[in-house]
Parts: sequence; structure tokens; C-alpha cells
Amino acid sequence: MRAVRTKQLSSVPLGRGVRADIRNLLRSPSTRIKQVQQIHARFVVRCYPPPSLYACNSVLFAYARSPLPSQAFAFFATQMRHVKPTTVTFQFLLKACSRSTSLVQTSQIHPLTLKLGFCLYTFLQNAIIYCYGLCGQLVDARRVFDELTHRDVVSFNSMIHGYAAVGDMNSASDLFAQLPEPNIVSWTALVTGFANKGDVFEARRVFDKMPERDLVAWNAMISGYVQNRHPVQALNLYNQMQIEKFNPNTITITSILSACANVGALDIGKWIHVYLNKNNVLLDPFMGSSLIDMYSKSGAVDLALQVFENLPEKNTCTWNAMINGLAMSGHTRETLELFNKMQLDGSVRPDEVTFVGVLLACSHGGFVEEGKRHFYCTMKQYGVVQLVEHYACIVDLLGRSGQLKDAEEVIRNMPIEPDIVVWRALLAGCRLHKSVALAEKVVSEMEAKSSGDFVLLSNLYASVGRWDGVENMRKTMIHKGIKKIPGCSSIVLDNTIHEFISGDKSHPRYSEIIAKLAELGRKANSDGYYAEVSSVLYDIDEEEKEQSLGHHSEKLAIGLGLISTAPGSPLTIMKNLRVCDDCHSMTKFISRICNREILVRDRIRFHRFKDGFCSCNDYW
DNA sequence: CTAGGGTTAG
Repeated sequence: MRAVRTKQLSSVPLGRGVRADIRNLLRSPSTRIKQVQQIHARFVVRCYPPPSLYACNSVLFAYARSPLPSQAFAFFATQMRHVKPTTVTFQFLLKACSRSTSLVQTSQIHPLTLKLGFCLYTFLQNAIIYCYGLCGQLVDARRVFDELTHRDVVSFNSMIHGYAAVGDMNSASDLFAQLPEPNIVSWTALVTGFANKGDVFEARRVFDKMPERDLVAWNAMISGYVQNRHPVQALNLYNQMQIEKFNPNTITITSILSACANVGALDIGKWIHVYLNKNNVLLDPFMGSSLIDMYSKSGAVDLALQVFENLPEKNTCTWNAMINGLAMSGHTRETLELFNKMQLDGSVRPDEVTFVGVLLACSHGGFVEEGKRHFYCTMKQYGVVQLVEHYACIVDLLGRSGQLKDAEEVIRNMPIEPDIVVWRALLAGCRLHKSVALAEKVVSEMEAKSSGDFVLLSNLYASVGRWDGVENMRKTMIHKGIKKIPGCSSIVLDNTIHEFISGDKSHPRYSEIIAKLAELGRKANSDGYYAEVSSVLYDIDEEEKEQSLGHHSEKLAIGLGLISTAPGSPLTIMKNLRVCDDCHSMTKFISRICNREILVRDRIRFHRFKDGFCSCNDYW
């Protein structure tokens, strides 16, 4: 009796239901992993007649474009023993290789295609070249390329893409030059290649030389700017793109929102959000994450939370964007609550980025024990490897709370080489708790390279009245030829981004700004508030001061904001370096005297100035 | 069904 039932079970044909499922799978533009897994499960039951090659290939196709492309290999290995694979089978397998950048799979599939006599199919070999290239195996890629009897544009483009992926732009350009008729894809490969290397200038040069461009090319250049932190150029190019009558797609929007986030362009970002709603565009996790990031970084965490709550689909990035947004804004409790929610939700796994946010929140909120627990236990629990960034966070956490010995101990026992950021975190702790001796030790050991480190030690000397140390630092910096990073602050007014680089007087309203700042300076002095602070002004600073007037870039941005907006309206300023003590005090003063809420986002965190106080409680 | 473009941290 039991045998009969088993037999009935094991010979269930795939049936119409599955065929309909497969049809649906192929019809939808993207694949949810659950859909494929359900169909996969029905293959596992031995059925009669065996599933057709078409059905098998369909599952491969679905896996290849799903969020878990590597599942395609498992399916191929276990469920396709009875069928003879065709070129289509390999196309999908190779698609899965490229989407999961799996060298192991690529190097196994390659000989298999040769064994089956598929070496003459250029389109298959092209895919192999592409996959090897993505995995950084340029020698293997080149061998396939050289052995091809017939090379088409795609062969060249795949090879160029491979060179570009490892940053070998010389080889990429050489190959490009050999191409009789490069097409848009060839050109775009060069643009992305240069951009990925950080050479946006060269990328733009290539982009400008393109005989024609399509949306992908525009997107490549725009995201190149965004990824290299040139948000203003990205936004300018986006305008140019619209002038040339190209409509943005979701990819363009994702990059542009990221650009808005980096420059704090809340108005433009909001406008795009409205545009998306008006056109009934469903927010995918990419756009969702960018949007959340844009709102958080523009100081509108409440709006970020709204977006987050209403997103139809969230991935790890989305959660991370929200967690980091809350952490940056100083909402420690909320950050940790959201992290709890993420763990309970279970649909996504926390990753390295998640823990940067969690630890950062603990650090800003002074939650030492909780931070330690996440660092030592929770991370291990999720199998998340501790990177230097996390060590920097924990050192920062310990250092801030005054446990300088423990912090130093952590660095000494790190399994990986501490980088400058880790040392700098300890140094910041020394500054906060005025530990000159340890700070000196740290600076001598870390071989400080950036001006910020010397500035920190110098400020520390000054704060304990060691003027000889200040002078020494200054000499050391000159001697070692250490250049200060130019300070750069921006403010968005009427959809226009105004960038101020210290020492640059080119802004059309420069003299008005200076006049306004001078007026405020006088008020501050007579108030007694500012005078007190400036008396302990140090003559070395992270940002190069404009010699004659001594204005940091953020003061210029604030000045412009004050003279060009209605009294009492809030201002948002973005800065690439950390706020200095002087500007911090001055901004507190301005917020009170001008009755303005001023939000300054520096390299590390937000400062919300209101009624003469700052949300960081002068602790940063 | 053959090639190129996207988010979070540092």
C-alpha cells in the first residue's frame, strides 16, 4: 500500500500548473527568488515524463536574474543530469556567473562548453571572456579572446570591459584603438573604466568624444561623478542630459538622489520624490535607499523614516541607509531599535555596513556596554567579519568614554593592521580627555599623513597651554610638506548649489558675505560670547584659513545663506572636513543672534544649531 | 536568450 502511494507521488507530471508558473516567470521583468524556488521544489520530486529542456532552461534563466544567481549552478548540477545542455543552457549559466562574479563556476563551465563543441559559438565565448574579465582573470580572458576564430564587437567589448574592471586602462585603450568600428558600448566601457579608477577627468574626456550617446552612457558618466564624490558635476550633467531630451530611468534617479545626498540638495531631492510619485513610479530598493539617504543627509530624518516605512521592498542597503541615517543624526535609541527590528524581520541579514551604523550610534550616544556587546558578540553571531572600520568605531567608543587604556589595548591586539582611521579615533579620545602623553605616542607611531592629525595634536597642545608643542607641530608639517585638504562647503539656494572652497573669492556676492560676517563678528565680540572663544584660537587648523580674513568655507556658506534667505528660515550646509572649534562656536552664536536653525553636516556627523546650542553638545 | 549604467559605510 505504501509502495503504491510512493509510486503515485514520484510520477506526478510537472503539469499545467508549473508550465503556467514558468510562463509567468518568463514574462515578468524581474524574478523574486521565492517564485523560482517554488518551481525548483517541484522538480525535485521525481516526475514523469522528465521535465523538458525548455522547462529546465527557464528555471536557469529565472535564477540567473534573481537575487541569488548562484542557485542556477546548484539546479544545473542536481536537476539537469538527464538532459543534454544546449547553448541556451550555457548562456543562462554564464549570465549567473557574471551576476555572481563566480570564478569557480566560470572556470568549470568554460571547459564544459569546449567539450560539447561549443567553441565555435562566438556569443558563448564572448560571455566567457566577460566572466573571466569580471573575476580579474585577464590572462584566461585574453586566451579565449586570442583563440577565437571570429571576433566581433562584443568580443572586443567584453575584453575591454575586463581590462577596465581591473583598472588596466592602457590595455583597454589599446584594444579600443584596434577596434575597427567601436560602438556605444565600447565607448561606455572606457568611460566606466576611467571613472572606476577615479579618473573622472579622463572619463569625461572620453564621454565628450563619443559620436553618439544613449541613456546607459549618460548614466555611466553621471554615476562616475557620484561615486567619485563630485555631486555638483553629476547634477550639472543631469541637467545637460535633460536638455538633450533624454528621459531619466530608475538608474539615473538612483545616482542623482545619491548626488543630492552628498551635496545636501534637499529641494532637488524632494522635487524628484514628487516627480516619482506623480508618475506612479514604484520605488525599488535602490531608489528607496538613495532617497532615504538623501533625506537623512539633508537633515530630514523624519521624511527618511516615512519613505522607509512605505517602501514595498527593502534590502540590506535600505535598512543600512536608514540605520546610518538615524545614527548620523544622533538618534541613538532609535538606531538601536531599528537594528532590533531588522534582526526580528529576518528577511535581510545585517552586514558590515549595518554594524558601522550600529557602532557609530553607540559611540555618539555613549552606549559603551551595548557597543562592546555588538562588536564582540552580535557581529560574530551573524558571521560578519570585523573590518578596520569597525575597529575604528570601537576605539572611538572606548576613547570617547575615557577608557583610553582599553582603546589602546584593542589596537595592540587587532588581528589586522590598524589604519590611520583607527589611530585617529584614539587620537580623538586623547584630545577629548586631554591625554598629551598618549597622543604624542600615537602621532609618532601612526606616521600621521593628513593635516588633520597634526592639527588634532596641535589643538591638544594648545588646550593644555603647551605652546611649544603647537609651534613644533607647525614646523613638522612644513618640514614634511604636509598639505591641508582644501575645505569645501556647499549650500543649496533656489535649486542652485553654491560651493565655497577656502580662499576662493570668486562668488559673485563675496563682498556682501564678508560684510555680513564682519558685522556678526563685531556683534559677537561686543556680546563677549565670541571674544572668549577666539582668545583661545589656535593658529593651526584642519582647514586652510583664508589668510587675510580668516574665514573657513562653512562660514562663507552660512554668510551667503543669511543674506539670501528670509529671516528666521533654516539653513543647511554640507562640509567635507570636520567643523573646527572656532566655527562651531560662531555658528552657535549666529543661531541665537539671527534666530536661525542651522544644520551643518561635517565629515562625520550632523550639528544642529539652535538658540545658541548645538545638538552634539560640543562633543564631537 | 548573446556585451555597457544603480543604493548604504569608509
